[in-house]
Amino acid sequence: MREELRHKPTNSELRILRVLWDRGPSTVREVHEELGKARETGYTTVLKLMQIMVEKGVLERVESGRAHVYRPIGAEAEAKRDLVTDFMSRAFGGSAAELVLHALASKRATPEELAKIRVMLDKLEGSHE
Amino acid sequence: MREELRHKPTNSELRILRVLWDRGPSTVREVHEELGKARETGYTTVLKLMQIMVEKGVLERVESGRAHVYRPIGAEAEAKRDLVTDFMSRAFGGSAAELVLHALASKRATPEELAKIRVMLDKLEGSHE
DNA sequence: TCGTGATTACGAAAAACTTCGTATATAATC
DNA sequence: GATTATATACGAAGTTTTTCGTAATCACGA
Repeated sequence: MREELRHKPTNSELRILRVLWDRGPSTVREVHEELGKARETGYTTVLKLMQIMVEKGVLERVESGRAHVYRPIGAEAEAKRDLVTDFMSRAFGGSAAELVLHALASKRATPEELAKIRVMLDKLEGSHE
Repeated sequence: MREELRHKPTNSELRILRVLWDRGPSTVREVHEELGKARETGYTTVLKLMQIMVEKGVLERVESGRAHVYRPIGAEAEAKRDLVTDFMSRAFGGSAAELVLHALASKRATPEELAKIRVMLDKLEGSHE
């Protein structure tokens, strides 16, 4: 039973986390480049954010050659679970069904996605009997 | 095909919206009382937020007797859909399946909830063939 | 009418988050 | 070893969000 107080990432932090989750451990320059595709941000802005995230214990940093390499400390799945828990509670009073309802309404989910979701459901319902 | 720029509520605004969605049109005092159950907030803080929300076009206000009555301008379902769309894109790159995966992992959904979700799925898959 | 309690109006401070300029350090190249 | 390119460190300003104190307003009962 886990108990630690976990950090809730801000929007900017989440952007950075997603890059690190996708690319694996990366330098500031790499993250900056990746972010630049979607959004103009100064290099030192990204650097500063990542430094703050280290202070907060969200990222850890390894000195590797001249540039530092950063990576998330916690597990991706757990962080995402926390994000959903928080969002589900803030927007839907904690109702998973309502969240899923609006998720399916919000985006024309592809048949493949629907199939995946059905598989998950089957597993969960199986474990309930 | 709708086109308007919609407002993305801040955390505080969302708290207030949820009270109005649950209770229907309410006065500041009523909202303040309701919020107080979960979280200590000054009365004028809530008032100010609701006034700002009126300025932004999120709420409308009807003068009814000495206290004003407020209510959300947009439809609840649409606002929630927007919230999910935004969250899904920020946290999961827009993948509904991933969102649902973590939603089901994040909370032991009850069999009733799972059943509801399955019904939704059936409807959506039906509409795809 | 006066006072009292409840409400709204307004302004501004406080807090949280984001951005970036400038200084400094380091290493590779010439 | 000087120059240049690339990084990090640090501080501070800018922006958005949240909070609340104080004043003005209004209705009602004494």
